[in-house]
Amino acid sequence: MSPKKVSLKDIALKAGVSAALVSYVLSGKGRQNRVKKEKAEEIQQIAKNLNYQPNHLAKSLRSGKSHTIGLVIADISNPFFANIARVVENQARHYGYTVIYGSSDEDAANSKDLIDVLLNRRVDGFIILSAENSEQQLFYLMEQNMQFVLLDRYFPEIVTDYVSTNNCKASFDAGSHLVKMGYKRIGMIAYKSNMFHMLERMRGYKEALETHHLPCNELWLQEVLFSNAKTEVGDAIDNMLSGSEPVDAIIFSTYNLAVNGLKYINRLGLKVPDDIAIVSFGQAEVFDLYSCPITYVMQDMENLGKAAVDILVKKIENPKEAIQQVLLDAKLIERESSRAKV
Amino acid sequence: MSPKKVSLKDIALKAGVSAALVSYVLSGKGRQNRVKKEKAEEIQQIAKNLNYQPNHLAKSLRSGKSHTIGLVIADISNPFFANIARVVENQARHYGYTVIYGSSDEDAANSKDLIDVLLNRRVDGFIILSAENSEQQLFYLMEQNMQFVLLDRYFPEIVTDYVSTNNCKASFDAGSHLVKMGYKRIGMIAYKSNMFHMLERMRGYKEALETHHLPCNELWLQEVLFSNAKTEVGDAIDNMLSGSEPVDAIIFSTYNLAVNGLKYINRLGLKVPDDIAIVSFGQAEVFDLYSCPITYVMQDMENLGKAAVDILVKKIENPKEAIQQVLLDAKLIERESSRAKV
DNA sequence: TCCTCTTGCTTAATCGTTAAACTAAAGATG
DNA sequence: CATCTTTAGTTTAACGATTAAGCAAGAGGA
Repeated sequence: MSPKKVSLKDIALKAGVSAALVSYVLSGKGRQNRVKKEKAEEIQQIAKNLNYQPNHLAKSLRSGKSHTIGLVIADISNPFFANIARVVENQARHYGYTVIYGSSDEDAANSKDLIDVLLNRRVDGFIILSAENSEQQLFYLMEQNMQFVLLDRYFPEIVTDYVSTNNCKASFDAGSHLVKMGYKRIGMIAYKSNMFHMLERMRGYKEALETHHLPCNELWLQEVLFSNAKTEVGDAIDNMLSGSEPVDAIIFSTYNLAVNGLKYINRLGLKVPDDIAIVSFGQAEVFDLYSCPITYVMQDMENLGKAAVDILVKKIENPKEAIQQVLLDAKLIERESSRAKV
Repeated sequence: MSPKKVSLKDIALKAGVSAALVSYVLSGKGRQNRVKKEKAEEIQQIAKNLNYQPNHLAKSLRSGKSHTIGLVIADISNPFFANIARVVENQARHYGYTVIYGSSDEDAANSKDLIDVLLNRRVDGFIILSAENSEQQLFYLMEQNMQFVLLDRYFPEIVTDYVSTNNCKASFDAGSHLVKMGYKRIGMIAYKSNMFHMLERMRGYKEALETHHLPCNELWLQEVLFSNAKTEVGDAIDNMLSGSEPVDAIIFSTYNLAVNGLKYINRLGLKVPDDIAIVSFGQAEVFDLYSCPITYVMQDMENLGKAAVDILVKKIENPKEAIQQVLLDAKLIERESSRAKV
């Protein structure tokens, strides 16, 4: 009852030749006319008739190449990661690679387990959207000479390939845009994290304020815990609005923060942008359909994903390829939520 | 430079025993195979020291079981599918299975290619969210005695395992809810499709109108092409609002239709629910954050995904398992967008 | 002393594919 | 005619793990 599949041997038997010959023919390696044309055609015909499907496992075992990429992300159900996954999938298929993904939930231990599973499955390389405190895993991969490319998040002190967004600049642009639009008390909500991309977003924000000679109140930069974002975002907004200098604009540094933040802003009955202007990182339908279209930082997902796959495949096929570190510019999509202050 | 990995042989060499013995010990079959306790412990120690990671490819080749599930979906970047994927991933991992997914873009040819790739990779079974006109692929899989479970979409005339939502009932409930709330001219926008889940949603809608003795104008049930949804949804809404009996409520039969529809409704400057009430299938942050929270049909993603994996794994482990066809009830989440008509 | 059991391990085959090395025969060359 | 080339294959081994079967040595019993 189990699916019995056609192997090279079956074809060889039917054609009255050795399995090796069939392999040569079917892999297009007629090895400089070492196989007679008629025989080759006969073999191909038989293979077609029997609906031969090569066993990828055997191929991989033999060749040491699985043509598989491991994709480690935080959570596939988050639209940012899902979009990345889609681009990675397409680009990988373009090179004949298959993707196995796994969600780490931003947890280093999960991420470690995941990497181990994927290693056992003999992926040829990894594309990793790192979780916090997961540097050890990268060293571990390096020890084993396993290829990987970091995507979206990277560690500046670790010398490796990566593709990411210029988060500092993106954040700076977001801040500058708000300044230009006449907002004077600009806040940011970020995750409490030592991840570089998050630090960069904060840095860009601060630099924007400094550059434009705006004050920066301590209360305006709020950091919340990832694990408790839902409630802490509310508190953060309360803090920003309290005191003598309530913010008139908020930059959300991730999609999730924005979603939770906007929900809370709705609950408070605040009007965007009249009561408070908004700019957010991330992108999703929400930003189009919110009562007032949200200005957002659009990362170049398409090229982020593509570049990561391109670099990884090159590295897999030639491990001596030079290290590539790519920073792509994000684009600020200006909408109603940050229109000029009246 | 290529990642050289530790194999059973390496351990055997170091321990001065045969590879077979190492295999017995590490697979926990030392007892049965009369391996001396001290030797077993020594071998385990060496394996740990060398950081031995079994080669899954070799295991699979030998055993004929890859412990891998192929997940065929339309598009991972669509939140519905991404959520399903997440649940499937978790549940599969729980059973020690890995998921390889691929996006078909609702296209039968893509879906066929995908299935072939996954077959070559020797997945043990499939979870398939079928594309239109992809019945042939299912017969193909059946011919090969390959296990699969249909998820979300199924073909009533094909006798196989499936897990889906009771779409007719869900749609009926959505319609009845609108009736109860006082709406009299209720329309639906669906995809022009012969997929059963879509037909069921239309059937439920019609039955709701009939049951409640409401008229059903031909213009009120609009079908649009998937490939051209963006523009056709607009036309559909125009049609529904034109004529002597414009609708006062719309049921969107998928998330995508709702997103495009709501964008168009915004462009028209219509107010939800005063000008037009809305109920939608699908679920996502959008529905919370739209200017007026959207009433939606919440499918039981968690149990849909879990049940599909449960059934598939059982089938893989015992192909004679009886066929299971599961229909889960959806839940209507009532919000502002369909509040009682004034 | 001979026979059987048990213990503790090894050998060899297998999964499907591929690459290198080998062979056998025909044809070309001097 | 002897030798080299080319053609068209075959054989073998290997990738790494598993497992049925085999074997040697010692224990125990009659």
